[in-house]
Amino acid sequence: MTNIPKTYDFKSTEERLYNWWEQQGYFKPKNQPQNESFDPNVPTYVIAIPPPNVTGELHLGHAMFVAMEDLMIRYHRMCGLSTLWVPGSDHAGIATQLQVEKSLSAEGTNREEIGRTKFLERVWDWKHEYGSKITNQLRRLGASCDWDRERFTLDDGLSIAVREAFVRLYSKGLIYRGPRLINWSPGLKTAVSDLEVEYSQEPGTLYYFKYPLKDSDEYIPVATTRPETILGDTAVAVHPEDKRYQHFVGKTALVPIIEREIPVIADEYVDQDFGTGALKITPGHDPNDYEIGQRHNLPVISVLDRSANVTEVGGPYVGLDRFEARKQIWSDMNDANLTDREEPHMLNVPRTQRGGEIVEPMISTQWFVSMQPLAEAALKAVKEGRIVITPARFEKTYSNWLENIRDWCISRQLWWGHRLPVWYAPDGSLFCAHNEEEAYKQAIEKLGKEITLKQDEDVLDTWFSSGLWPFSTLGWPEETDDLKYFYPTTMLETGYDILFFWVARMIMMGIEFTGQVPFKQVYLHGLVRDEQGRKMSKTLGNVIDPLQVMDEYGTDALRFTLLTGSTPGNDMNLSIERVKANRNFANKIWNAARYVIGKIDAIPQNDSHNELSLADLWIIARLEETCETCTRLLKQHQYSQAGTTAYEFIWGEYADWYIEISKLQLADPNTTEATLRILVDVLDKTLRLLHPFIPFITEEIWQQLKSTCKDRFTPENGWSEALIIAPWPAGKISDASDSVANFNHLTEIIRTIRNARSEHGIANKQKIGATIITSEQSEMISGQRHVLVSLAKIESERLEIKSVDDSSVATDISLVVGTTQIYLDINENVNTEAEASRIENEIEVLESQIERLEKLLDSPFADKAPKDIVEKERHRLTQHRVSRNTLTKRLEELK
RNA sequence: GGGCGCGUAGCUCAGCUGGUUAGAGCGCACGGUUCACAUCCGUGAGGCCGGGGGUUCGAGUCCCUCCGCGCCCA
Repeated sequence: MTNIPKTYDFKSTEERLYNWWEQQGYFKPKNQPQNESFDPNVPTYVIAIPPPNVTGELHLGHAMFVAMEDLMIRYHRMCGLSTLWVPGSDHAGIATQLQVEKSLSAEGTNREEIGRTKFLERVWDWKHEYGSKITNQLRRLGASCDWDRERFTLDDGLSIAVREAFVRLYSKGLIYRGPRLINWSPGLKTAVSDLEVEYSQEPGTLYYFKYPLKDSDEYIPVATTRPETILGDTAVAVHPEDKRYQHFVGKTALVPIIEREIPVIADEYVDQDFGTGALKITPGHDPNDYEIGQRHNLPVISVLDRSANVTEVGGPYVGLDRFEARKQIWSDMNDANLTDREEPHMLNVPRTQRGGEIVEPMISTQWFVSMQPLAEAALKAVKEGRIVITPARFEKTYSNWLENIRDWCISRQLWWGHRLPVWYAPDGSLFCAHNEEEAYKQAIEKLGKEITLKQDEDVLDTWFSSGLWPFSTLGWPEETDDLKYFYPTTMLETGYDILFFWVARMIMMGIEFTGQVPFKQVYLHGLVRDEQGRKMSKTLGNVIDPLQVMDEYGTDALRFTLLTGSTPGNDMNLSIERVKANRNFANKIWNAARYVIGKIDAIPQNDSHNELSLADLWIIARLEETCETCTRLLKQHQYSQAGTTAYEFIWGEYADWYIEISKLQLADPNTTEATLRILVDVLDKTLRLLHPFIPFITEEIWQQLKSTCKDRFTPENGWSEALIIAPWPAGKISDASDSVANFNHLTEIIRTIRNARSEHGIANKQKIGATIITSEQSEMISGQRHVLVSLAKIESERLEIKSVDDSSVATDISLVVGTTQIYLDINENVNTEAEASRIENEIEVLESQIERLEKLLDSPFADKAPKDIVEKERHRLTQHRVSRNTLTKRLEELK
């Protein structure tokens, strides 16, 4: 009857449709400054994509944000807003540099050997070769971004933005340079920011030893987790109120082995209960010690160098690696009788986020951003509701972080990135400028002579450029038309794990540089974990590759799973079983459509104008309600609920009930045209609802539906060119609640009969007789004879519908649904005893319900609860009583 | 140490501003080969909603507390 295949073949669909959408220009904003008909008053919906690492590989985190953002974008596009999703990628300083270094090392060389210029050429080559990989993978997920506006954090425009931002902050005094205790990565040989350090609990040792005092036989017992840093000690600290050690304060101690003199000081920071209660202070290699050192004006000694090897101040230990030095010193101290004991101890080990090696806190001259002034404005923006974060609890996390913010170390000793726009003269004076030319101009002005400037070797933290992303991608610092129209953006959607790294910094920088918040809403999704809730990792081997999932089950199935399986801000455990179920869902829609399209083809048009049936009225009302509910949920960012609502509607109501009933209505020429129209209309609108979730299959079906319907059935505003740009069905609160209630009663009767059939093992094709007695609903049910006959498998001639219980009926099985009585004649000898006991059970259940409700309605509930709630319960009680009475009577007849 | 989240059916999870008989998918059991779909249809079993206390006419939902798991910050 039709050439539509029985199963949905996503493989032949996805790429074709994506290319078509893109070629048709549907991904571009319908209203944009470049258009002749541009209208600056058309409302916008704009998202700047979280730029993936340019040389990265697609993982489920990407799949998640694409699914979420594409959903948001497609929904708002259909709502008629001028919608823009700006794509792009991030140069990812450390990650990318490491990849290229790895390939260099495979060639037997390294970056130092080939030099900075050559190295950068190599990275660019790498970027050109692999850079499009990730964006193509985003396309595969269906991302409807405007690719003409794609940006890269290191492209010319964004580099200008970065320099502009740096110069502005510098001239405002918000960027400074100086020696500070920073987090040093000895392997990567670069500073990293506080955020890039992760702490892990690891078993280690607490070393107890004796700190000798000068000109004395006494010593202070001290405990440390890092004996190698003893070499850099510049004080021993005790608590001012510690009776044990008070008398030592002011005396001089001698650093073990190297015997340098250091003071014994008192500081409240010291925890009297930890270790021995006395603390060695190494300001050069510990953040807390550094602070104590500042308070007491202690000298800072760097005992470890850039490779974390002991420096010359380390006397006999020069050149030893930090862990080697630890062993050596401890052993030497042991020989010198300065050790006491070792205890196992849980350490809080700082490791780099990238690479995982142990971070070495050390003094280094770096560049910093003063965060406090920026943070204040960012805090205010959220407190005042100019930016709304979903879920709301993250507003607290956000505020807490900003209120305790520390300065941001932005310089990195890498080559791949934005080089600092800072030049040095031979005399050491420094010029911050947009470019070299400007720097020279400044230099000549200040120094009054020709000199040679040298640009700072460092590059900026990648997150510095990411922080400008929402406006730099639109052309900032130029006042471009795009910037004027599309900025501020609307929504920033990303994982909660980069709330500080990225979101907070964008807000700070957005307000600072544009005077406006960079986006009005923030939506944070959770992390995707494996089925058992474990983080996916290569070492665990539990990584699910989204590409493989898409290959096997289709993009729509993956998207729908991610979208309906997660709640805002909470992690989700992805199970392949669920993806499979959603693949089945896609197939279900496919076949429902296949049915509808096949029927339109098969049934010639006629001009019948029948009144709508109960099922018709019901499905129309339910459609409207579903549209209304989905829309409301989407507005409230309850994306999962919205998707589930549409899912349940199309499968549980449209396919399970309406399509089944439509088969009857289509058999009658008088009702074919109206039924087909409704089949089309409901399918059309449901496809629209589902399009943002599962764009491929919905578009594919919709196009087929459209071409089958042509002029025979057209939606309210005609067929759009494509579903992706078809108007969103907003829906309305139904005014057909009677139809819905009646239909529900009907389905309840059918279900009850099916249940009885199943329990009595009546074969599917075996038709039965039935008598239905209903006073209230007799007209309605009489009108639905054909539905009952068909869906409950009743023999038409043996179905009797009566409005009064005038005589006892011959029956095998007695059932009640509310006030409706159902008697089945199943042509078999039913065990009377069994039937009696079934009815007794039924009565028992009813009795307990009646008792419960009587008690409830007799309680303060009756006058304290809202009237409609009470009424509902009262009605329920009445129904139960009727049911009980009916069954009791029947039971008597049986006996 | 501070903050946050989670604990609901065998498994994975929904359940918005409290409304009184708690839902889905998978799994399980039983029955189904007619013209949309076995990636399906019908029916069913399965839950003192982590424990305890409180507020309320009413608590999975709000408050307190305890237990277990996880995350963030210091």
